[in-house]
Amino acid sequence: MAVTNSDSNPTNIPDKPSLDGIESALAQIWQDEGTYTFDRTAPRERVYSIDTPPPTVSGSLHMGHVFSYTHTDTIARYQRMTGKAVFYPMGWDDNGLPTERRVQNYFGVRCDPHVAYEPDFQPPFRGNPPKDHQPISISRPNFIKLCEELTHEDEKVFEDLFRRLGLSVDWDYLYTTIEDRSRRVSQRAFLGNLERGEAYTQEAPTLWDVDFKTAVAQAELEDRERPGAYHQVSLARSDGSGDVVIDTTRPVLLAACVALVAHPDDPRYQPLFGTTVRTPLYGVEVPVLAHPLAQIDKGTGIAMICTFGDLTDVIWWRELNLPTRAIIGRDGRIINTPPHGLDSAAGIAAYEQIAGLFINQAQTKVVEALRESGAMLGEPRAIMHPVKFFEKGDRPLEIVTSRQWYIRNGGRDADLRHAFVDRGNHLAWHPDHMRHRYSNWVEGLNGDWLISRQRYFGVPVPVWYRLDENGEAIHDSPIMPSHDVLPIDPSTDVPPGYSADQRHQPHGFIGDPDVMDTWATSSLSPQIAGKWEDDADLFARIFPMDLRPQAHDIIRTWLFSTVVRSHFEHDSLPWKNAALSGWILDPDRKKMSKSKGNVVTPLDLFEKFGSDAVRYWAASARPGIDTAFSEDQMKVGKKLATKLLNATKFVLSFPEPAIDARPTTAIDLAMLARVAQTINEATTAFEQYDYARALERTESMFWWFCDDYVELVKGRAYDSQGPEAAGSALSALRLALSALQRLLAPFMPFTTDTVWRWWQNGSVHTAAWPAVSELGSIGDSTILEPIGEILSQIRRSKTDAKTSQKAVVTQAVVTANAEVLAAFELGRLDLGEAGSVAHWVTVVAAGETSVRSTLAAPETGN
RNA sequence: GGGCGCUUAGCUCAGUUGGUUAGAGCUCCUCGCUUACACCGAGGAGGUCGGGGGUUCGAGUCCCUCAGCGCCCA
Repeated sequence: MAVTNSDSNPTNIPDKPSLDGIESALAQIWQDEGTYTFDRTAPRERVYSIDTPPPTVSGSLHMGHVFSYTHTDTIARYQRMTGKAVFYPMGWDDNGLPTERRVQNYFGVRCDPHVAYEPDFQPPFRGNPPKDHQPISISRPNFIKLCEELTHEDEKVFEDLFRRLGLSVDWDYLYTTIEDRSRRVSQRAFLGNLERGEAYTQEAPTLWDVDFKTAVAQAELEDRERPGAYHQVSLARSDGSGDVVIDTTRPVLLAACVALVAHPDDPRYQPLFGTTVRTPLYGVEVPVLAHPLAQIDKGTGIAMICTFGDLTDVIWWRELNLPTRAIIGRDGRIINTPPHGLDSAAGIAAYEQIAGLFINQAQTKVVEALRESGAMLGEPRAIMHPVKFFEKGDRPLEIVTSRQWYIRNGGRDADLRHAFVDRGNHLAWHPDHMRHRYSNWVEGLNGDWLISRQRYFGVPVPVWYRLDENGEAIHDSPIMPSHDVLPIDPSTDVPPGYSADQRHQPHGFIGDPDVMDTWATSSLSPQIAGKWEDDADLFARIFPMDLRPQAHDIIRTWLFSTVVRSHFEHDSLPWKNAALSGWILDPDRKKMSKSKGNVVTPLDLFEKFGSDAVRYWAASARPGIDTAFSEDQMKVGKKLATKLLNATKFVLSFPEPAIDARPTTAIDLAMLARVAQTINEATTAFEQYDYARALERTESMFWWFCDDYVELVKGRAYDSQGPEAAGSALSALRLALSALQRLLAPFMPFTTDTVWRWWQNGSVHTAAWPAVSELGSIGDSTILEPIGEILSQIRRSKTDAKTSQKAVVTQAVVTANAEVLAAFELGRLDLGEAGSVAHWVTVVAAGETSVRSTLAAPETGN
């Protein structure tokens, strides 16, 4: 990697340099030259590896992607220039619900694991099936094939956009989350968890989405404020000594009631503990119990426990050893048969009134019946209250009992939980305060990670179950495949020792019907990208990775689950650093949303301002800070790029300085001292992942260089003070230019590589990050401030006189202290030329520096 | 209810161990075609640093407190 190279060829420089269209040409050159190719022979200590977030390909790329991927790219480029072999892969997330829906709608098919695989299957449609088309059922392997076909086109578009943005990704390491390799990694890791006891299956109450008909994990929940109403219901005490009044928002669950509960310290209900009451309508006898989770000040202070109305019911049910009376089915309807314990004739008749109804309809019926029976007191009182939803769902979650797979995450084990908190403490967070989101989440876990989903598309849970003589599955000893046959699909593949015709037969087998949550695969992105399962040499060179960049809203999901998998599989953190990016906001400070219809596409902005200008806007945002979308910032970026083009052209338009020419003039050495300081500041900032500060320091230096330094030495560079003085200026200009181009390279890869190639060999992106040592001797930068002040005052006098900046100053009187005048003497000749000053007078005086300029009378005529 | 962050010029934001007169860009106004750049340059206007209190010789910066905004969690 050459630092500088005097192989300049000024004929490369166009007369009118332009930024138009540089992106596609350079992207091609980078591809051809392998500029970003990962050197897989590099030892681990020389590797910098990045666990790239794989974007969901069923959506579209928006400014949020441009924003955060640019941040990562500046880091990747900096690390590459410091000599690291940068492992920077890209992945496409084509696993999960959004892709499943797109494939269904596009091809007119539906995934059904019970259907046999057809090698030559062709879908009935490719795009726009008619509205009355009934989706045809196809096997999971066929469905995955169609997914790969459909997403392939989207992925090309994504790749083109990312290349246009100038991401320095090594595209040879591209992965997708549904491809064979990812499914293999996912299943292999799951089987490892299972063998070590970190994964287990259990029949338990589970949060359930009745529309998606799948279980949902704690991390996918969100609270939404919904209107509800308190209904006051009275329950007769079994001993006939009176009533107990409860408040409930869900009287529909009265048939599922298994107990009443109040706080143990509540004197109102202490006498009732241990007694029983009878539910209205259904006549079921239930105990009155004490539990500290009961809220004294909520409603009447006593609540009914139902199986299951909410998560607190589950805790009560578990801790108080209560029976189960489930009445809500997986389809969101009331189950047809009454629950155990509801066996009186009147109770059964009352239950038949609601059996088969949707929950809302049933609620209405129950309220009517309670009114008629007199058990309801007064009118319902409307309230707003938080209700748990699946983050992608439209109806409140219910809780049903089902068999699911879990991976331990510390939610039920304090020691393990502390181990995960500790992992988070050892991770370097950027910005640092994001670590609180992690510990906050981990410390608040109240159950293990539910990874099974009752969907058809995704990575199958890779186990089978033996069937007993009655054809019932034996769940506690699943049959596992050997690792060398992965990935498998238990819905079509046959377990070892069985034949295909034994499926569903007594003493035969069945496949696990479920797929794994997409996070169960995404949480293995380091293992997938690093080819853990089939290239151990590569994996050892890149793992644990150096950087996980991601958005802060998925700390609880993607980040945490990756830590969990790495902890179990490798007993280590998956990465050393986590960089959390902020959101893009509308100019009105709301989160940008597609629905508002005011979203500009990245491509339009690349066209309008150039990719480097868009990157400039992104890189100007502090790490982790939500940032307003701003075309103004892009304009500024474009100005910077244009300026770099012109400044380079100007510096290179001078004859090449002699080989032995070195900066000797005080001003030149002082300027180099500022360059040195900028290098140090930018380097420190990048080491702290603060790309924005690195840019700000460099940019500020660059504009000073153009506006003041170049103006000062321009005349001298034109040889006005003799060859030695010119040689000093010319060599200093080139040293500074080389450093500045490289300092800007992570931010403006297209512009910097364009100008770099005008006078250097190879790409700026494989050049060495600038070092202070390469500048040679540097001077005292403090002389620049007084010199700048004098220049500024001369300029002001001309502006005040409304005359041209090239107007001649016949005499300038500089009044300043001795120190300033000493600096002035060092810049006297250059100042004279830059300000067109014919004659200087200096006056020593304490106090502020002042310059009194006498302007030549404007020439008349001519 | 708990946690975290933010509040500095009309707008978007810097301000890193407390240290002269608080900075930049955009916008606005004035001027200038000057042989790198008019996709430019020179200059100007614009701020009680959210409110209050405290520590200190000195606070935008540290501490306390209040208010508003935002995010995460319960």
